[in-house]
Amino acid sequence: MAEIVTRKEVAELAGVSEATVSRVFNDVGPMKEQTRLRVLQAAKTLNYHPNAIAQSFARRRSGNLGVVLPYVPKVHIFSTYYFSEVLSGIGEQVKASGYDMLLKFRVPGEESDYSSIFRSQKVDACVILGATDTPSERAELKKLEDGGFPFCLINQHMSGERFNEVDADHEEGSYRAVRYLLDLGYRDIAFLSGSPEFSNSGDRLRGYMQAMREAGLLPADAKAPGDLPAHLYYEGNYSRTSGMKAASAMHPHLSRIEAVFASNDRMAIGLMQGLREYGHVPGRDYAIVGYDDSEAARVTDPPLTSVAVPFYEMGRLAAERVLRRIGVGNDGGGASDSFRLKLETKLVVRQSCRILR
Amino acid sequence: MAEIVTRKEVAELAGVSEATVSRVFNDVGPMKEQTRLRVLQAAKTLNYHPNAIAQSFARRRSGNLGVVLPYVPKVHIFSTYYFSEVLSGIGEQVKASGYDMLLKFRVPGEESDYSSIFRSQKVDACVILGATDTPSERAELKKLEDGGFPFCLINQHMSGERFNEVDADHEEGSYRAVRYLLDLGYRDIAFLSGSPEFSNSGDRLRGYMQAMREAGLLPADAKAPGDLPAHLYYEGNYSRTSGMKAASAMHPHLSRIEAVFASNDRMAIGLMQGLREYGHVPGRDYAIVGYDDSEAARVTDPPLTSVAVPFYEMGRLAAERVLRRIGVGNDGGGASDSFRLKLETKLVVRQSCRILR
DNA sequence: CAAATAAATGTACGCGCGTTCATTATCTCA
DNA sequence: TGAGATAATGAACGCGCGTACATTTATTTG
Repeated sequence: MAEIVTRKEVAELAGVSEATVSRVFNDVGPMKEQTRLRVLQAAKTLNYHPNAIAQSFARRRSGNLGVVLPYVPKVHIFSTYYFSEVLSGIGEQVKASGYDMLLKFRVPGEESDYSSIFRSQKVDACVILGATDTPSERAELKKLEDGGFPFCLINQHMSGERFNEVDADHEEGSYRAVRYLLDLGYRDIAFLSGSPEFSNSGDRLRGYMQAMREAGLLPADAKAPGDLPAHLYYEGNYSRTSGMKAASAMHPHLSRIEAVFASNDRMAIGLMQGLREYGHVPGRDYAIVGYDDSEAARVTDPPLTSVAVPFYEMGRLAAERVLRRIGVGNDGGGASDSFRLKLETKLVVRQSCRILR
Repeated sequence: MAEIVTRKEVAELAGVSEATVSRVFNDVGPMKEQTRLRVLQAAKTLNYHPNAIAQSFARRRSGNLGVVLPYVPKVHIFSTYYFSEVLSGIGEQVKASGYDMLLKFRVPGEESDYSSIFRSQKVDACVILGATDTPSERAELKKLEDGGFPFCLINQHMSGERFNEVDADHEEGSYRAVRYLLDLGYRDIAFLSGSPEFSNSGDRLRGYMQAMREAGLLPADAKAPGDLPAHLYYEGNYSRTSGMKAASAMHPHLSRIEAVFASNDRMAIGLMQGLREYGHVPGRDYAIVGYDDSEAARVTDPPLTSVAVPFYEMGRLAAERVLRRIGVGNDGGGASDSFRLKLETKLVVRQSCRILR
């Protein structure tokens, strides 16, 4: 192993005190340019680099942004596209802010999961992906908040709380997707939902129902899945397989379904594959719109019309805002100045809906 | 902020010395069960959790595994199947080993990039993804090795060096893919290569050429790309777009091309899209095999025959082996006991090659 | 039962750095 | 030129923990 060079040795070689070396490297206080150069020269000679751990220790700040991910097997299930993009965005911002990025995979059974992340002091703030709206998770997050730990949820809203959140406007996005189908003249539009424990699953449902209500296709008071005809509502878990399963459920009713709005691309793709086995061809026998505008949407046959979500930007923003909160503490106000950002989505039209009729 | 509870307060409450508290939490030395319980009880009462940074500092070990990722401007690198899978594998192992995972994005211009990662002492070992075989990178890696820092390359071989590596047998995988095409009766098989700065691009080329030589379709001494007919060799950079570009180059020669072996799925998909615009339909007008067996291979039309690579396992193994090396140092032998793992690939047959002829 | 041994716990130090406070060198202006 | 202001530097401490070593207490042995 390379011997560890400390500031002490640098100080000796430069003929100054350790404090001065520290000052040079932290650029604090006034100092003679000559001294500065002498120290830097000595440091270079000895190949000195400050020990980041010791710095963290002395500063009582780790310099790490934690990124909490659902536990590994789950990541495979979720659209990796989503995580990839968000992670890239966070990575970009983290680098710009001079932080490092510490990945934490959530462990299903572990109770005090979130809190322990902070108590160990290994991260100064964190961004949480794939949180679910369950009582236990809510409780955990509340503990974090009470502890004054800066954190931010991505793509998940906890109604009634004042957590920091960066989300996309999935309700609007879904509304527009369905409106698009309606404007094309479709009436019998089915909805393929994702897992209900994510807030944005509900967002999509609401957007869908609003569009359908406005078109007079649903009663004005229709709100819950139960309020719509059974043959128009299907539920999956965002995986491609669950989309294929939905195909079996949907198949008997296809004579009464003209179009489908799927809650993400992977389910849409699974559904298309599944229905194809029954001889139903997307873009010919039915129209379909996906969600996420993942890469996969570009390579299906026909290419899938989908709702683009600015995942990268969401990750970047979440990191930026939560890092900004480090140190300020929550002394005078706590969550009073929490932020909740909601980014715009965009419908990307491809060929999966153009049917000659 | 929650006040920080230290072992001192725990010691006081439990009526023992600080050292004893330490022992309880590190499970070292013999101790009375009664004392142990008393300490744990006190810790629980005070909600004490050891400060990970302080531990790292005292132990002179960070408890972090660094994961170095390439920085690709504008390209969201995570968006690829490869990185997602490898990262998941690393994440799995890292958790099992009680480590944390620190992500580092390489910065193009930064010279002492690799070394600085270790000098800051923020990671105890690291896994390097997307390394390229260039003189400057080699030099950097050599410095790491000389410093005795444990690191491991994934999916990249540096011939002539004794770096730790976890790779897949891409030569064998490519050989088998091309053999598969040959066995189906194809003779005019084109090769779409990826960027040459990755060793496994060369691996694929070698596998391809060996199969072609064995089939008597190339001279026995054909080795370099220049040794094969120009209309059979194309080069991209692993992106879908580069595959589409290859389509333009390939198109004029299609009458003399029966099949294509593409170096990854994304290029294969781009190529299929591009050729389709010229009216050439994969699986009908030509056969095609991709590489990686990514999710996208399952959703193309026709589904893409591809070579599956155990990326997840590669990540897991790399992490496991490199973590095992922490602390052992390289005192007696240095890289003499370096490891080089080469995992098996597997051809996954789908419909992109069955042409009626 | 005393001596030898083992178990259990306490004392004390240092890890490398940031930082406060004290001290010394340098400058400003009358 | 000398007093006061300011710039520049040094001395010293503590961050929270692991651990070597010293000390005390319990157990075994002859």
